[in-house]
Amino acid sequence: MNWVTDESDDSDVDLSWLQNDDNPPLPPSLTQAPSNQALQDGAGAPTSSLVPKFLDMGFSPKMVADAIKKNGDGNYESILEDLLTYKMLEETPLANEGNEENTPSDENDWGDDDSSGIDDFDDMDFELEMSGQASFRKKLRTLEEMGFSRDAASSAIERCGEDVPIFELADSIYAAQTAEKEGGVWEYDGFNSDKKKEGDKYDPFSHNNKRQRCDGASSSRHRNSTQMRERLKRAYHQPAKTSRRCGGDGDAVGELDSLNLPNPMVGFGLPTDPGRQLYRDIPKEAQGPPYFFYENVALTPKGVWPTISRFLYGISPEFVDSKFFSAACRKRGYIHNLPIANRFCLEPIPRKTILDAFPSARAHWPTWDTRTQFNCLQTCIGSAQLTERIRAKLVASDDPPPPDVIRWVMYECRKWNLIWVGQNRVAPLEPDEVEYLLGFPRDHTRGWSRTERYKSLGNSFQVDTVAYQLSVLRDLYPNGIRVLSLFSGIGGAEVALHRLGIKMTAVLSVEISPINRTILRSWWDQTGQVGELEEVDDVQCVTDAVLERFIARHGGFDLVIGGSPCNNLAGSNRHHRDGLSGEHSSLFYHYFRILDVVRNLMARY
DNA sequence: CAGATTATGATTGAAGAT
DNA sequence: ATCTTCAATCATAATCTG
Repeated sequence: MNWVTDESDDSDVDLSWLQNDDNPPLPPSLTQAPSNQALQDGAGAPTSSLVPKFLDMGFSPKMVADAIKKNGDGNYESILEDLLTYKMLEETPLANEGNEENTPSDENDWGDDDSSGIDDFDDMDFELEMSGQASFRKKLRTLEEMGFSRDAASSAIERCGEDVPIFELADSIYAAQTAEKEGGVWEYDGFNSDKKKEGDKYDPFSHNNKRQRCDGASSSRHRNSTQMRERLKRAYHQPAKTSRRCGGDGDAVGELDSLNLPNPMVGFGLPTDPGRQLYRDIPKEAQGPPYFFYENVALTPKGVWPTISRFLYGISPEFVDSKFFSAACRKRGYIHNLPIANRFCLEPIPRKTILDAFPSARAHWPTWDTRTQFNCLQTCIGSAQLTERIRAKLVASDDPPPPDVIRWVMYECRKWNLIWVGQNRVAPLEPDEVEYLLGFPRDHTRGWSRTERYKSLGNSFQVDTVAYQLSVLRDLYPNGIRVLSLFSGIGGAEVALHRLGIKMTAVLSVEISPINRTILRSWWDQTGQVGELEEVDDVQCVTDAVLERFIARHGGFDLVIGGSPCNNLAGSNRHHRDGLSGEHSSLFYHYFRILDVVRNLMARY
């Protein structure tokens, strides 16, 4: 891919909005000290009417609402625990006002003990809530959790508005911070600014007038020398306004604005493709080792992949549909810094059509079902009631059913990935069939409930697809690799590496689901892995200290791999397809954060 | 065994690509 | 227009608890 530093283009690209301002004064409400008195007692209280009880205990309304929202309103103990935690945080004095960096030795840069904590300003909370501005505070808190100073966060929110997604607020702060040191910006011609579309609520270029501080290098340097600044500087690449070059002024924004998925979706090329791409340019600062590999769904809301790319050193995603590696489609984007020459496939090569993979279905397959491959394997399956409705309808129809019946049956079959299992009978794929299609060993998830297996499998990698991209590691690390596996799930990355014949000398695996951790641990033990598998339950617990300890023990990481939650990105989500700022998908930020810490620590070695 | 908790199955559109 | 999509929610069944 083409990378161009934006130097000759300064006159054409307005960078003024990138400049940092002079730490605008905080709104008075933000500077108030906490006024609540602590509340320590309360164990053993009943579970009914929780809200007034907690209010009586002295917790702020917002605090209580947050805790109940987080824990569900029946879980008294958890709510109380959170409330006490909030309260404790509230009483911790701010350690580094005016300097949002935590020291490298800080036990937890990002976790709950960050002193810029949760509810330092109850009065403001209440006031904002009453005035319908609770979102301001929520965003402020999130940004603080991401490590920004309160004033940087609040000024960003003021700048961009409260309705702006959290990642764009973060972008805005990054931009300001980046501009303090860097005059130029990266230009990446695969994406163009996803923020410029007319009608977007957020337009960073509209803030020029508020952010004019273009007095050269001497402005606002006093907060540059922190480690966090260094990270942020490298993390952020603002796409340039390439449209300006296309004649006129912005007339070409429309088509340049959207990200076009490759068709066919073959990434840098399939193993059988003689014309596949063998080399690409990786920004120097992103080159491995350590190598990294990030995965998520390809079909996200607009702007998500450009944002992910910006955070991951501006590397463009490799979009691959697993239908070229399996009998089921799976459109995914991968951002990695791996070499792409001399890739190879796992053996045996999976069967790529439904009937090749499941020959027994042929006897019952109607001629009018023209499917050759399954659609994306998801976390839920079709209901038995549906299959019965289909059967009843077909029984009541002629042999070649009328077109409208065919149309309906095919719609449901495609939607739920149904397979023919008898005369007029369809059924969802069995869990072990899903295991096969995804490249996992048979019975990999066996022993757990059907629902859990579908869920875990549906959230997983397609092993052959990922293995193809990881295969270059085999020759790079003949003696084995040390892996940081984030959002491990049931261990798709580990299975892929194992099947590639790459020895894992040490793995630090982060996975929130205890079932998935058990599945991975079980596989690890049963496949006779010689390396050490260390499991952590929450990415938020992966602190600098945890990473330093692992690196000191094992010498470092060779690969950081993971796919962050897609819940808020996936098209199937009816309720909360909120993009990267969503509750789960925002954990992507931890991938970026952890990767960056690892790269910094490794650079010292 | 009653109440509480957990597990399972059925139902619920829209965004974005083609 | 037509098609696809690593899902969340709720009611109910199943299981647990004391």
